[in-house]
Amino acid sequence: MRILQLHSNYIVYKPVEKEINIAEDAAKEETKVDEVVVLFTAIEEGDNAAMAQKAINDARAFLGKIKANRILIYPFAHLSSNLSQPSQALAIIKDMEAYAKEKGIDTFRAPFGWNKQFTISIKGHPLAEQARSYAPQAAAAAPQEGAPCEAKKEEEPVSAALKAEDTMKSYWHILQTDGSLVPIEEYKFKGKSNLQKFSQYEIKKTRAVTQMPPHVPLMKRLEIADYEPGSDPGNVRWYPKGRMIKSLLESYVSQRVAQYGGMEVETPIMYDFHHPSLSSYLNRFPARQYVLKSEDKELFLRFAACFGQFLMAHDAQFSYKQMPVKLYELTRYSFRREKSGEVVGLKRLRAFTMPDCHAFCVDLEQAKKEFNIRFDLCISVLDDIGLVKDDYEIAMRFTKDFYAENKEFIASIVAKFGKPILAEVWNERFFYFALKWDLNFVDNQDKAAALSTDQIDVENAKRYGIQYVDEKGEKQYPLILHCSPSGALERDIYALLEKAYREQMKGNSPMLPLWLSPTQVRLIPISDKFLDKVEAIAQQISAKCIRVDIDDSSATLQKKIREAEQEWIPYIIVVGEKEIESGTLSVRIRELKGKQEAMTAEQLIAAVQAKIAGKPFKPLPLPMYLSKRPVFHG
RNA sequence: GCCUUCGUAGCCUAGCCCGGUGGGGCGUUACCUUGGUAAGGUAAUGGUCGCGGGUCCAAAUCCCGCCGAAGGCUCCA
Repeated sequence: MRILQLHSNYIVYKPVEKEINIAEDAAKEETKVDEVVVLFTAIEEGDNAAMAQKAINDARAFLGKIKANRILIYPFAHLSSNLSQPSQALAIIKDMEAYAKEKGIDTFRAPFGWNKQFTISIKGHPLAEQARSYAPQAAAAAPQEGAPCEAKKEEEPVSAALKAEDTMKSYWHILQTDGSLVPIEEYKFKGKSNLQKFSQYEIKKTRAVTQMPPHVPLMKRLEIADYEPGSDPGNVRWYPKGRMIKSLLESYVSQRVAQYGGMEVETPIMYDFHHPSLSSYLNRFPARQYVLKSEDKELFLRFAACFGQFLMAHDAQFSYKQMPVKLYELTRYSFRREKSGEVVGLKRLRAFTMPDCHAFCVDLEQAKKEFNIRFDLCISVLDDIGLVKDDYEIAMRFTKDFYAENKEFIASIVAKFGKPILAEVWNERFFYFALKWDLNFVDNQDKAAALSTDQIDVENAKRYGIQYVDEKGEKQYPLILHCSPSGALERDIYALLEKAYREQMKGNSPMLPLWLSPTQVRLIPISDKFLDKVEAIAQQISAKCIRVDIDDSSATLQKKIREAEQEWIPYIIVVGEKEIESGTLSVRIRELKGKQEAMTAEQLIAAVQAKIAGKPFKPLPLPMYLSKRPVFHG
């Protein structure tokens, strides 16, 4: 059974013609029902009375939520390609009607078996349109989270939703490293528990424990970021340490994209709601936008870099000789007005920073080649950020046909990755991309969050009028690759904190990668007497682009060490008479669970430099002396 | 948007069920302590108990409304 449920201001319908001989009797007159939840209903093979009751119960629950009590059961065959016998369908429709009346719902019903015409006015609120399916193997559409810019086909809302029902049915498989597809029910997840968790999350949306995600108290305690009650939910404040971490990530990802050949640009963060290229599908999703009014204009805040880059590419002139043309922007910020209940810590924000790199390619061959290069780029960037293959799972999404025609290509990517991945297969292409992959971090609550992603867009060049000149001097539409090599940077920090927490649970010392640690080396003088000498050591180390600070507070030595450990500082050095006289430092190394090793300042510098080679550097974001620092979080 | 839970000092939190002077810890400040690898001592500081209304002799506590937050649901272009 399939039901499209629409909360409507009104519906007017009129039976036009009998379509089947068992059609019910009805007058060919208009009927108008106001303030009603319309249930367009298709009865499928195998449906029964129990299902009818279930459907009505769900509708009742919905009525409760929206504080309404009127439904119209509207037989609507076009929702399914697997309809039951008409006689049976009519019986079930009548069951639904009788049960609904029994439950005290103000129930209307449109006649069965007629070709009807109707006009409907749908309420704009977020819950107004819902589709439900009671087929035994009903599968929901996958979330398209993390995608840089998703646009749907421009069609009437109702028919688009119906089409979605038809074509968006997902078939889930595990794509093995040899390129073969195994239906998910048949796959043995032995030893691949993260993949299993991720698959569960994608398919069933199972929600496990009720608990605050561990990274939230961590981001506060480490003075990285915090909620900002004075803003909108999901717009966070960044303390000096967090700002430095984020800034390093920004520099690093931009540097890697530049090396890859991306040309960095900057585009506006707000766009005209009524621009012809943009307005067509935005109107359908006003609830997700930040909208602002400026004089007589309506503007929306971008949710990805696509708009600016596409408008720029539209006006640019380029030929196959320059392609692939790669544009890059670090969006600070992208805005998505996620529902208040969906915003969580650094995992899901309303304003976030996302690197977004588009490559305009001449054809599928070139796109595939580029896709491959960018796949390696993504994996490598995340690896340097501190997230490795054990930390995430990959999903790839494509149509049956695309798989059939590009099997070797897809197989080569999985083989390169070296781990099985989740595959979502559609019968028909519904989204604008032909192929998409996304990389998903699995957190301590067994929830997944998309980081890197890339996709081959086959539609937007036309939509935005982006053209290149081919060998014959003719204009052609390019394919567009959309890639975010790291995903949202806030989300990378979320993943790093969640990973650190997991390490802690395993009994290891949680920490951030050395190049991202706000303080890399902490010096603790045993007494004020040594402050001058300690500062000399600090100058020596910091001259080599290493972030070093000095705990000159009046706390005891033990307490200073404890506090340094709680700040996850990688190297802690107590300096007293022994060290100053011998020149040998006793370095407490966090990575080795606090083991102390003797080394000179030069040796320490060399060791740190070796570990952070190739990474950007920012100086200490706070005063070197701890006594000069304000406390940002109790 | 719905449901649930929660709003007490910069931070964490007790007290609320069963109404009667709001308690502790961290931090901060001062003084003592200058200590050799995960919490030294003493004192001071800091509260429209989220906001508004009601009940009551009396409200942090009970009732109603509102605001905010978190989690869940739904949703996620």
